[in-house]
Amino acid sequence: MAIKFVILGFLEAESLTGYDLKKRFAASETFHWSGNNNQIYTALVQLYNEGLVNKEVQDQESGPSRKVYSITPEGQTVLRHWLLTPPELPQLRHPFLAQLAWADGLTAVELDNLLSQYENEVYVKLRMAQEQAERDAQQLPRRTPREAFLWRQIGNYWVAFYQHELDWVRRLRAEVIE
Amino acid sequence: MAIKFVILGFLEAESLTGYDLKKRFAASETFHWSGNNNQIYTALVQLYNEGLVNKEVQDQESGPSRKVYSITPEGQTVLRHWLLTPPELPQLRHPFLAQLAWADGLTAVELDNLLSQYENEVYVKLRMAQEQAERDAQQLPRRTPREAFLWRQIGNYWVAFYQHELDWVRRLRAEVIE
DNA sequence: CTCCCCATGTAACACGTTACATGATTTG
DNA sequence: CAAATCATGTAACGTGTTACATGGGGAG
Repeated sequence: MAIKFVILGFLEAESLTGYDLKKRFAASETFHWSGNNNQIYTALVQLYNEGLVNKEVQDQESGPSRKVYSITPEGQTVLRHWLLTPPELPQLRHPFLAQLAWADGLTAVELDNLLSQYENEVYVKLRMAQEQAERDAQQLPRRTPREAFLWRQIGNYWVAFYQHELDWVRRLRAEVIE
Repeated sequence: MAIKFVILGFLEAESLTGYDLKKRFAASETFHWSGNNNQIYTALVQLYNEGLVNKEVQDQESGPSRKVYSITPEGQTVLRHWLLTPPELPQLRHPFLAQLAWADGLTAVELDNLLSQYENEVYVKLRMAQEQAERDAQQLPRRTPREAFLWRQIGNYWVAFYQHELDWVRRLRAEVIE
């Protein structure tokens, strides 16, 4: 489970609760686990059982007691080991391409409509990615300049991806009309 | 299950067996179900139960009897309906970005090594996508010129995607060294 | 003699999403 | 007064991957 390593990464910078992690995950597509309760909380239990994180329970007057997790030396070792692991290729799921593959069953107008809808959706996503990147850029100054650089590049990656997608669909739309 | 619609798409062009479909799926990332036995055979059973495909059983002297599936009029209606369905955004899983996010724990050499490995992997993938696109271009002349055009664009999409990825990592690698 | 192709299917597991469950405090 | 935030967790479901199981025929 890659999610475990990512949690260790977050915890190396600072101690966090499950809830904090949930927000971190939700904030970037890079950590695509969509702020998923289920996986985060069970991963934390497993990491704890494996001795890769410590848990500090803070009782509160109201609500469930907070559990603040921090990374252990073993956890740091495991994280470092993962960092040296051979990189995985990205996995792109593109159901719209599958739809296009059979779209010859549509009229010219229907097809243009479909492409236009897609173009709009991508445009919205691109804007969101741009705003996110700008927000991140404000918050940045991370631990080292190199780390800040890497995070900026990652943010830009998503902007570039959606920009590339937008260019692609616009070109396609223009050409299919002719 | 999107796989059902994709199967209907293949069957609209020609009648096929599960095994044939498996090969079709394996041939393109657009149909990302990786030539998956499990999902194809169960989807075919479901499509049959829903009356969207016909099944012609051909007994053979050796091996299991072939089952040739063809689309029914209801299947064609369902397929057409799916084609008009609002497009879905692509979903990109990029574990390497998560790895990079914490890569400040690595030395300059280790990081460059990691990026270099990734560059190579992407390069190989790009070449594969290019060869696939060329092979497809030969086979093409599909049912209509517009369909041939769409398939060419889909093939090019994958080439462009990996090219874009390669450019990104090369630029990153050059900049991180400075 | 081994490996690949044909051709069907099942089982187990891993991963991911959505919804359910609870309940106080703060913000609009 | 409603909604969001804080804070924990569980259950059900859907999707996707890998491995298992069988077995004949042909190519190298």
